[in-house]
Amino acid sequence: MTTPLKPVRVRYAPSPTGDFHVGGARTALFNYLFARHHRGSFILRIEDTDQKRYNPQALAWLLNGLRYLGLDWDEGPEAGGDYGPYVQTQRIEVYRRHCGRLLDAGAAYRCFCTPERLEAVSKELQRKGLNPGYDRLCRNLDPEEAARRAAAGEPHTVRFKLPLDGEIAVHDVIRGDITFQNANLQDAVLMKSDGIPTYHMANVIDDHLMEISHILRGDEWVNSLPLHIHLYTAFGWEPPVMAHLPLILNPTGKGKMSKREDRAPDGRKLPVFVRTFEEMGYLPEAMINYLALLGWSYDDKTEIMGHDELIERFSLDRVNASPAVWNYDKLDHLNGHYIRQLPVEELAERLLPFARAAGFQVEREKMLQVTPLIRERITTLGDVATVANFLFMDELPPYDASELIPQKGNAAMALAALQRAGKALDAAAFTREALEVRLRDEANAMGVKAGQMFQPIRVAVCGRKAAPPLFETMEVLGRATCLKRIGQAIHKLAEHAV
RNA sequence: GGCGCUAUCGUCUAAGGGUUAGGACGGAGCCCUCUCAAGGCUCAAAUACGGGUUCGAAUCCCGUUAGCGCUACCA
Repeated sequence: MTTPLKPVRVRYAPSPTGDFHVGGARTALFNYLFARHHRGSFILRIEDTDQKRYNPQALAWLLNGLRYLGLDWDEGPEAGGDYGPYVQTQRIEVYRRHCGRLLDAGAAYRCFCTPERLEAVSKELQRKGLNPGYDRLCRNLDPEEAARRAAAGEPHTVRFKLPLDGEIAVHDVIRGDITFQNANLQDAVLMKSDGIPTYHMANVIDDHLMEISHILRGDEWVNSLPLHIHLYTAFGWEPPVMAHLPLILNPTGKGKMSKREDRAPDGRKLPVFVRTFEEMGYLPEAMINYLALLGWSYDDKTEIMGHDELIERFSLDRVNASPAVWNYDKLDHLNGHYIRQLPVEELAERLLPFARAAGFQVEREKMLQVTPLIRERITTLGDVATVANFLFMDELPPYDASELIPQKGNAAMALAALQRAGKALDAAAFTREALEVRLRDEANAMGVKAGQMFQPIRVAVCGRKAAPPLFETMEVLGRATCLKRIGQAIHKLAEHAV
């Protein structure tokens, strides 16, 4: 267990290029849990230095996603903080100043190579069977001459002057020591020709200036580690503690969890964006529980953990190094679990907007009655639209008359059952208990098993074979609706027989 | 190709030298039961391969293989 001496300050630093992805959510969650566990700060920083891929909707998607998941940030957009601004395009001057320091110290150099030349060089190197990359042509330019050309307005980038030999050992709390040969490193671009820094430089400068104590980020960054460490060194800074989180892999192709939404072979939607999960009716408690289990575990059996328990129990030394494959079934299981755990009143409240979004005009009172019937039968809140539709509609969707006939029965039997039920319903008190007693009696009188008799009634009333318990359902539907639907079923059956 | 990371049931994982290799999802079966669920019980299912080190290896070391990641004036 590492108990850091410095105050814990961690950040989630996404690039606003697209929708908020579950991989990003997992990274954000681990940072959040780590910060809260150590009573530190969770900072949100927007790394928008890529103007080409910038998406104006991305920030809203991100912020909404974080709020939905319950991951509140202490500093960042809309929260403020003493280390702002927290949006990198508002910090350009800071980067230019620091870049100047590197230039002055001879740790960086101006590069006047055109993109065309860069591409040609890389191709040529590749053709020779060498590593593609930059040939460091401008590295040996006279700095004063280069400065003059730059002052004259000649387009250029600023590149980092990396050591040409030797090796660098870096430490990662999850992976241990990793050594890289400096000869394999590239003189990375720090400042683009438009005067905007690249990720590498902006990221390092901000993490230092914002006094970030631990960097928890995705595994795709390990190869940037030596570059970043060299940068910290060049600035004379102490790097934060590094932790590279295991990647989340696609359930199918085993690649990095796709940025695009996919469909399963059966056509089922396979969401990858936080927003989609929210829209489908996944509970935030299920999402964070599931996400926490992707690359981290508490012990050999505990899996169900709420927000506070996760904070209490989270620790970096129980984070895995190996990648994790996304499992929709397990998420569904957890979501079902959390749905069933909700008190009926609260579940009803959460269900309401989903039913209405599906086009059903449902009153709160009605939803309160329906909720206990579907609680065990939905895995997402959105399922209310399909599982409870017949409880909200006036007219049943069309179904096949053959559905009314039980396996071991025939049309005549089904018809008789429905006719008896119709009469019985007229007489009986309309409570679940009374209905059950009355209809069981009818089954007896008919000389058929209760289940045999119930199926035609169920299909008549619900429009399908798989449905919530019959008597509760009838009670919620009410006498008039039940009688009407049974009448319609009798007609259907009569036509079917003809 | 180069570099890096990773390797326990199909999947998520536990076991940081000595366990009948444990749990969860999914699967199968049984129970409950008016259907469907939910729930309960049971079963099948794993240490990638080869070498070391050790009395003893899933665990430590080396190699092989495989998978993934990175290889941009993207992050």
